[in-house]
Amino acid sequence: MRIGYPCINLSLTCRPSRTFRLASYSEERLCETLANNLACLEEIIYWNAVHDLLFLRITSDLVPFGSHPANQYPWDQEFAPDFARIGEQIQGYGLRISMHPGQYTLLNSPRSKVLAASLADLRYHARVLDLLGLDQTAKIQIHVGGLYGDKKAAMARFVQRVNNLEQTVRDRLVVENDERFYTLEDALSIHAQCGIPVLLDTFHHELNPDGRSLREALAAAAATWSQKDGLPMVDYSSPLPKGRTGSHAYSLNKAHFKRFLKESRPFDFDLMLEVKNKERSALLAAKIAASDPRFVSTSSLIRLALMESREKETPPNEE
DNA sequence: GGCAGTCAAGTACGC
DNA sequence: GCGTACTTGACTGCC
Repeated sequence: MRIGYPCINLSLTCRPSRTFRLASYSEERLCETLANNLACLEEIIYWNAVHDLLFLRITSDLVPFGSHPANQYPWDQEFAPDFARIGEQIQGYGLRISMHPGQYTLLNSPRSKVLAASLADLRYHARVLDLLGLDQTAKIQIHVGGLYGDKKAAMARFVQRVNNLEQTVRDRLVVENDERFYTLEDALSIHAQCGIPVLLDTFHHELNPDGRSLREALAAAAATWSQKDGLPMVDYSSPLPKGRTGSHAYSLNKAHFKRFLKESRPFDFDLMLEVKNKERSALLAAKIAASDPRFVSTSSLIRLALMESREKETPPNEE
């Protein structure tokens, strides 16, 4: 179990998601912003490795207008060495990476323009992960999308479009249950039809349940991940004391998190904490999880890597 | 420097 | 048919 947080590190002064208005777009501005965003991502990765937070969601805003037609600059070629260097660090430290396109990326939209923009956005996300040199365990998580007045048809459209995706994108795609329209059961049904793994969001599962207990939900979602997909990913958020449904809590609720750790045994997964104060709660969660045998810290990963390399060097015992 | 309006983008829902 | 929530921070123009 690696623990992580999404996109931004509030303890650092830099941001990896700086952007600008379309009206002020220029290639110069793009290059300058992207260079700064990449430098900040590098800082975050180092910070995470030092602090035992080995799961990171990379912001979709890393490349300003990354999938927008306005951006015709070959950023993927020009910045390829920077991406490659950062990717080596990610792998060296043993970090797991995910990305999560936003609410406007809708693979099941009946509108061709929306679909085209969504496909471009998924390709952009996959391009980032490819440039980082990450394998198929680095995932892009999306929701099913809208209902469009006919849920069955909307789900069928999602499946059909996943099946039509090029392999490089499809290999990275995972589907997540949402808090309003599509339950875990719906996501599992999609998995059965097109094979992409299911990412369980425990908070959404509480708000939009399908009758499964947490353990049953973890078991069902975990069964959709193959070895090449890596350990299942799970999104977790503490509930709001008296808040609006769906929005994330400001900070980690210790008692709730301890209960979650206990109830989620023996399942192992990489855990994304969707909490507004980001790495501060993730640090607290890592501290709480430190005594859990599933928890993976930087040092133990390095130990594991050393043991593996030693095993390769040492001839196997003769039997 | 601080504030408020606005931002590339979609969908659902209440009125 | 329109405004707003979702979720969200931060860019930008104005004072």
